[in-house]
Amino acid sequence: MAEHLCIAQVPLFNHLPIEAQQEIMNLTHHHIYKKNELVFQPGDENLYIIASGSIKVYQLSISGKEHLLRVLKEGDYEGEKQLFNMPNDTLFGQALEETEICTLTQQAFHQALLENPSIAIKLLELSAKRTAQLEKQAQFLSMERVEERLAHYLLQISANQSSITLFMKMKDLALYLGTTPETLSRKLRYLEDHNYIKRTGKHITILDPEALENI
DNA sequence: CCATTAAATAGGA
DNA sequence: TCCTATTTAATGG
Repeated sequence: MAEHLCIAQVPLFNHLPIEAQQEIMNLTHHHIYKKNELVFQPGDENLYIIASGSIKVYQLSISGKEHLLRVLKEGDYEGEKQLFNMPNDTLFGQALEETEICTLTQQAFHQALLENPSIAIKLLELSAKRTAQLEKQAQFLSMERVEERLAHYLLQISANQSSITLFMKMKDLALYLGTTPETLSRKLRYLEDHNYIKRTGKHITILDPEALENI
């Protein structure tokens, strides 16, 4: 039952014929993680697929600070790079809530990929998205001031809509933007005080995109 | 300008 | 209500 969700639900596999999905399903293991539990850490080399819930993927800086790379939700996965002999020696995955994870060993995934080349196309597509997202983040982090990072982040996720909802916890968004929750809170208030945005909890209305752009 | 620390307040189970 | 998350305030690099 639960295994069914692992494959049928995820973009990486759900375009395959039922028989192929069935076969991959048989190679899958699954496990439910409680909130805050570590799903994987450096040295773990499987493919992890989120069947339900969400996890955050981060690495630690030399000084021990957490650097959040992305939040994975239902249908997302992590660990595909191990397929190409790139070991995971920096990434941690931690459940943000009760989360069901399906795992495929490196060998199992390799096998599935060889038998179903169309997975490769999906993999490429999804990898491209991930790369683009990381490039955006790199761009934020290259900005000197936090309010600048925040302003551009808001503009990016707004995609020209005026109304947006932050999907990360404030603490995680702070780590994503390379700052602390305290500074993030202050900067949000700064933007609000200047009438660039209006905020109600995690819901934000962009009042002056022009001004945000120019920060 | 921003991180850190400490304390107050809001929010969720 | 208890525990956690977020915000506010004060201080120092």
